[in-house]
Amino acid sequence: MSEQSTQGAPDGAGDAATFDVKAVEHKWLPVWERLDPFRADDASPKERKYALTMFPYPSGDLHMGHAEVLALHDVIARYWRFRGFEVLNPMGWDSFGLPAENAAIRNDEHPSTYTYANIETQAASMRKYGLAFDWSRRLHTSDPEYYRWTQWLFLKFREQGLAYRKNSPVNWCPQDQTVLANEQVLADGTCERCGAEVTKRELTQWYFRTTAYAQELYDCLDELQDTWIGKVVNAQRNWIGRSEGAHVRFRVAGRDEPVTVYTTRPDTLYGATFMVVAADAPLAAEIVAPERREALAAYVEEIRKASDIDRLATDRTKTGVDLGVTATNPVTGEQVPVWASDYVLADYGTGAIMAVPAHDQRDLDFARVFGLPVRRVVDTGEANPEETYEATTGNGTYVNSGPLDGLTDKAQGISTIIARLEADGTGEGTVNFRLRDWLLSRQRYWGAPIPIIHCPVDGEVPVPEDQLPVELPALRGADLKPKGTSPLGAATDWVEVSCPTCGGPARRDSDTMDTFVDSSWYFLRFLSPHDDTQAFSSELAEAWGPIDLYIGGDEHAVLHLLYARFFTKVLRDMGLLTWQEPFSAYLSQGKVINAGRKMSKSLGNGVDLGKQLDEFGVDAVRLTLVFASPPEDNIDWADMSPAGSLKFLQRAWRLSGDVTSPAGVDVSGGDRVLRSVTHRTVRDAEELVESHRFNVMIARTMELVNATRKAIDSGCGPADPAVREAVEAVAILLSMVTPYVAEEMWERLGHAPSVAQATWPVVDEALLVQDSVVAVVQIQGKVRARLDVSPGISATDLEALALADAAVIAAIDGREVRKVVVREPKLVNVVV
RNA sequence: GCCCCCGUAUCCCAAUCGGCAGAGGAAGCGGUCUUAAAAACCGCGCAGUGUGGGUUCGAGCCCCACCGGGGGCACCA
Repeated sequence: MSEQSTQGAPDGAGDAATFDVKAVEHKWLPVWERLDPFRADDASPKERKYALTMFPYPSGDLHMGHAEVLALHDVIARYWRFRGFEVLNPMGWDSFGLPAENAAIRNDEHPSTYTYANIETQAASMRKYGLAFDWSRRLHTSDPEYYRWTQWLFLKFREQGLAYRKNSPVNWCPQDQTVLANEQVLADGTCERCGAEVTKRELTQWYFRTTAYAQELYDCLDELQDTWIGKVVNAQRNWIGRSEGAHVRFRVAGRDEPVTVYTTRPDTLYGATFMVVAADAPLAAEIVAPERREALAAYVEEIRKASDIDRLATDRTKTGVDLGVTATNPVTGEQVPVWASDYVLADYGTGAIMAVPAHDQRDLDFARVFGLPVRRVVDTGEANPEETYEATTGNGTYVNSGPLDGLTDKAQGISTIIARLEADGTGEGTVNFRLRDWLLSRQRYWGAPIPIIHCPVDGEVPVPEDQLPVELPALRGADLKPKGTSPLGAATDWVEVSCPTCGGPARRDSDTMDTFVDSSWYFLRFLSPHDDTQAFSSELAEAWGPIDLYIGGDEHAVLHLLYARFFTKVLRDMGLLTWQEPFSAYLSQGKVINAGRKMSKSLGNGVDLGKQLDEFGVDAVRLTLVFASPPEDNIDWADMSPAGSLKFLQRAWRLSGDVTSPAGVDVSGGDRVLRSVTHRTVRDAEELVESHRFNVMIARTMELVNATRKAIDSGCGPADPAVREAVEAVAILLSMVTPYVAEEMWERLGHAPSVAQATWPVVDEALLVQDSVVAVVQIQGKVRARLDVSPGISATDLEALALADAAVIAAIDGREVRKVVVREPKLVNVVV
């Protein structure tokens, strides 16, 4: 399109038919920078809104996905400003992370070279993209001024007992040579970042105690149900995995402490014919009979070798080993054998289960392999599991179950048994979660160092706060090569320090923090990004927060969004925040795909944002992305028409040259029909933006453009003040999506820049009232007549009018009228 | 296996409370302009809402079952 635009028109006006996309972009950027209309005033007396979109990782330049989320986000930020709010709308970079480190190794340089070069590239692209950010609040998580406070927060969490170290089997990515959090391992057992098959290693690592907040993180999802997109709430529910059940204690011969199992079916306790403990849990080694110790060790060795992929195959034959001890079923008093197997997970529940083979398929499969007894205690009317090898899990009549015999209600069975266990002191009802603690250490360089010093005398010693930040040592290139331990460990001068407590020789913790730690609190740092006295201001958080609308991608449905929620709750309990939740509303944007497939280098179907911008201009690309579909749907670029968007923008722009009435003209006497359309459009736009239906808002704006065109060419004519009113409304509505064209229109309409500072049109309710409306008359639900009636018509008048209509009488055709449903003023339905 | 979401015209998508299935766009077709084409402008709506039941005066919308697509969880006891 650019080759068709008029060259040599530096004012951006072009000829009479089209405006010059490129010239307009060059013309307005410096003006906007001078006016800087989007700076947020902390002292403003206005009501406030905090608009936030997920800050990017600086990998190369912006791509189509960024372009979409930024365009969507800009609509709401600009809208709130128009509606009189003081808007906080900051942007920054999530700039620690692996790609920079890998690039540094490749190019023998420091990760900051890649990182900060990309940040500048992206910042320049965002500038050109015309976004309503307050750039004075820009931050980068890799700046020492930022990660100083990330480290400070880590120390505070540790003081609360919410950051701790433990030895445990952890997820290990052999490609990235670092451990991963549970959330970073995909369902198929591969690394979320690089796709390599994740293995297990036994390591001592730092964790955040997210499980301490599992219940609250789960419960608060109810409050987010209506303002967060449903699938994300659902994903978090599934991830936290709340379940209700009971702890039941089994006495084990020769051991003082009973073994506690977790079960969701305590009502089947009478059918528990054996027990299984996780083979790799310490408990197994503890209770195993001496003569079975070797067998257990061999089994554990065997399962260690199996990959997660193998372990996840659910149709695999069960394996296990008899521990040679028995446990006492607390209700039957029976002695049942105790086995160890890898089908019981060490880190879920108590790492031990009671096996009820008749009513649990996994237990039944195990019982079959090892010839263990099956006892049915719920008769569901289905065939006996002992014969069919199909466990029955439904409701039924309890049998062989002592006090439960004859009961038919599962809930009652469960509560009866729990009451009995509690009375006996052998168990109690409990709630269990699937959520694990958050593994936060990483054996990589480009992250915030963990501010702990390990002293042979004093143990873990926190770095004194006045010594923060613990800055990264200057390593580059080959020094950073992953070797399974942190590259920081090899920086001798950096690692070897004296203990802050005793002064003796000690070593710094050489791991860095997961970059999700950095992004778990950045929305708080935006409140005062240059404050060097505190991480964030509680007063400003109170004034601005929580975030009114957060927009981002589904890939963070359980990662970042869950971690940020956890941080918020911890900070609240520390008295630093009053927020219950960080994000009052959350909207996820779909992906931009191409020709039905995800864009990727290997498919060669990538769409380059820069090329699209060059060809169609910023406005047309933004318009295309916002107009394409509801925000959360995927956009297939192959189905889109940026050329069509540009065509529309030219049409809209042309209107601004046709207006002949002067700026500030009294519009009250203008053409009523057009004025009604304008005011109706503005009112609809308000509702549509507030409900995030931006695509429909644009459709309405297109309608207004069409109506205005018609009014100029074959209606009231260009001089009518209603035309000016309509075109000004178009400019203001469009400025939320296509700021360059809107600014150009605003100037041509005789106004000083910027349109962003224009006053939102005040809707005249009187113009929304229509003189007459069309009422439809249905016979048996089929439309038979249309009547022009007053909007205020009464039900009786409308019914009388309808029944007197000739077409209606003909349609009734003499049949008996049994009922007339009237919904004035729009509808009458006659039942015959 | 369990839990969510979505199926409307050739395509992308609209349709506040259950009330005329079509707002907007793309593509297509016809026309004006043009030597011609493109652009621009004007005009044209073709499906009865995935399928089958049900509720209702009336269902795209509510209920049930199924089919198709997408997502989350999953040896989680």
